Amino acid sequence: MTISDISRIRRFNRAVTREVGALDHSFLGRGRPLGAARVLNAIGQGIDEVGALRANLGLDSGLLSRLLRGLEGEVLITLARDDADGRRRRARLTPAGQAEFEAYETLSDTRATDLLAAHPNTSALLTAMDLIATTLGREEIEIAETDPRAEAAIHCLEAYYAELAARFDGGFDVSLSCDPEAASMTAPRGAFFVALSDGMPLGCVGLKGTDLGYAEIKRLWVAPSARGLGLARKLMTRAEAAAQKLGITTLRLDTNAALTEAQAFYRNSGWHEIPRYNDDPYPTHFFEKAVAAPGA
Amino acid sequence: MTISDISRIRRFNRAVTREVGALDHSFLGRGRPLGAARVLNAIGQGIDEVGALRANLGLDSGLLSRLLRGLEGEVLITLARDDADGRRRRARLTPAGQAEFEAYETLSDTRATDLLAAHPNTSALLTAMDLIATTLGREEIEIAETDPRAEAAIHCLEAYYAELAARFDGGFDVSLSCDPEAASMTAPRGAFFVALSDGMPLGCVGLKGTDLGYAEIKRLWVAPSARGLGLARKLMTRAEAAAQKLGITTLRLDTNAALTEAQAFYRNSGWHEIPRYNDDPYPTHFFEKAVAAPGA
DNA sequence: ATTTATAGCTGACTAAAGTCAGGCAAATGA
DNA sequence: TCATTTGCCTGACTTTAGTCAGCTATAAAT
Repeated sequence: MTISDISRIRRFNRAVTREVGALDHSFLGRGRPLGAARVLNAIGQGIDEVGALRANLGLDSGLLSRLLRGLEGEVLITLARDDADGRRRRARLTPAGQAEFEAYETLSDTRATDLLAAHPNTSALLTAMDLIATTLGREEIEIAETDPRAEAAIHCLEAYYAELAARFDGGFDVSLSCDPEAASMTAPRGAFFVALSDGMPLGCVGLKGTDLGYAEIKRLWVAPSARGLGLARKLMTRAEAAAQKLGITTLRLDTNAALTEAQAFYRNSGWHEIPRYNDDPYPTHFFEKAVAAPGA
Repeated sequence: MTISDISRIRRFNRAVTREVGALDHSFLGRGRPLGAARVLNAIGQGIDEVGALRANLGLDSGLLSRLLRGLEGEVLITLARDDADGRRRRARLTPAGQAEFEAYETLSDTRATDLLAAHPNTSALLTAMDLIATTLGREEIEIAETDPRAEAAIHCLEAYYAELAARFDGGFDVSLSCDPEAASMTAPRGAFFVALSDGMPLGCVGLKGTDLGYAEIKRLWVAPSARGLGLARKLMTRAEAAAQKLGITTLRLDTNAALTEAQAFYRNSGWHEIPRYNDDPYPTHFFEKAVAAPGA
């Protein structure tokens, strides 16, 4: 092969290094050094505690302090002591600071829009970006408990339904399926989890409580860009731990033969096949797993 | 849609900004400031003229001069006057400089290898990187005349044959086709061009001279990651200009019905269909175009 | 043979980033 | 309650990056 894998990655590195440099340069156009701009942006993103800013930007305490003083001097931010802990201080944007923050946002968005317009196949470009961002950020994927009606959860569920529709021979219509009520997947009856990578939902799983002596695992899904990173297992582990806490001892789930990789996953993570236990038209295979008691 | 296109791009930006920062940081681990490391790397890549370094790294003359002095002090490089132009100076790595350069290369390669290992679908990751690097670098794609036996040309041709094999119903075997001899696609009989983006070949076209009163356009191909950027037209324009220079007045080409987008492209760029003019088994459609005389 | 332009260098600066020791006030823990 | 820790700050630095005017040598143009 004439073009090695590594040389392709390094070409990518050069391209994005140039791009990052160009964005930094465009930020300088607002007459503020990069350090100050970064702090302002972080505050705009909602990172308001001084300590969190320090951690997030990797700045020395003294340096950050001076940058904050500078932004205060420009009347872009105000700092106030935290009510709960008087040592801590919280930064807030003033109206002028908000305007300035938005100006930086606009610079970023304009670059992003230009990039989108540059390629005829927008969807392929975005998919490529998602894949790379997910791969680069794989260490920082967190699993958060959330309401199944929250935005991130709905995003996952819609993607999940769309995928089922594409993969099932006769399509998929949620309304024909036993769509679990949200209440059955929230405390104290059940739980719902999403995997988040820098804010983007990449996967979900629901634990649905029932009155039938078992709970069900529902809506286990991982985004295509994140498959192979072991996310399904992480989500499942979280759901099982939640079940344990709720005193649930038996878990069940159903799946369709078309989802071959899902079946393989269940079989090699402690589930065993059982007879049909519901009359949902979509599933073809049914599994059960015993959950150890909390103290065991 | 809950996740906007722009937010996806910005997540990508954050991910690569972090990655670029991490790579810079790992470079600092060799005890040399980034500026000096960059200069050393550029010299290692073969950029040896001081002026070229300045242009390439975007450095001020004075600053670069000082950085070069520093590297000379570390005995990593030597500077000697250019034989052809005594004002110019050329940098060369000493053995110690070569070793140091290679240490930086290893750092880069290790990161690249780790990244590759991080994702189960290596080929998808690389394809995504190619697409993004090409999109980001779209302004700097250059079209270079080259020998059809050169590495970049062969890379394109192999990809072209592989694509034909995949798209033609009965596959494609070069040896059954009229594979033009390299000599017919080099001066003074013809020409061969490749499109290069930061060293990666993204497309090609051959101008094949014949003794039959016309020349042929052969092997017009654009990499999937670069389609939609107008590269085919650029390549064709270059080939036509080369034909003009060689005094060729009539161009012909053949194509297969399976390549629908190619046919559309020929029709809307001045070509008209003519009867079959050869007995190659693969083509189904034949085109001709008149080239204006040089002086016209 | 001059004049002019070019390539690179040096000196003298400034701005930005980063480091580190110490200080103070609030919170925490024995 | 009092020592200790924590969170943030200030002062006093250094290093890195970057700018700019002017210098010298070579080369090119007239």
